[in-house]
Amino acid sequence: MRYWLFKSETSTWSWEQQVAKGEAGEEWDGVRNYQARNFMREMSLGDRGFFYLSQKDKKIVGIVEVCAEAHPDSTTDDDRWDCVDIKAIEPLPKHVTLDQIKTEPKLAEMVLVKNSRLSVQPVTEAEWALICAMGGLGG
DNA sequence: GCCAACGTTGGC
DNA sequence: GCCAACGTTGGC
Repeated sequence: MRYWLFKSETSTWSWEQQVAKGEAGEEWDGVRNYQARNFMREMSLGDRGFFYLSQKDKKIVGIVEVCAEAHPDSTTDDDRWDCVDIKAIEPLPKHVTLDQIKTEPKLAEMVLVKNSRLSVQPVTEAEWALICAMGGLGG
């Protein structure tokens, strides 16, 4: 299984909206960036991801799972753009802020730190485990 | 609200 | 195929 990070803004698509979609999940549409699209094409059913809020919040608030692999983005006729579907799994008991991530030396190489503008990013297994622990999940 | 960083576009 | 101009993103 691989790990990812999905970036959103509360004003565009909130964690609450994602949770409201339940098991069915929702298309992660609107991505118009080749790098981000390519990562989505690499995703497999069951891959997990962080749900990160940019701009005002700047923190990871929950865990999502890929529930449909890459398919054409229904919000455009342009066949260059694909997207996956994701569903909410659980919220992080403690939100992990960008500030915390930047303060943790072990996370200095995260794409979130290195290339903050990329809206869909890969996360390493080590980064995943550490952030889950920081967020009060698992053991 | 500003601006730096980055990606995309289009003229040559 | 290069590169300047432009638009967008997102942290501050």
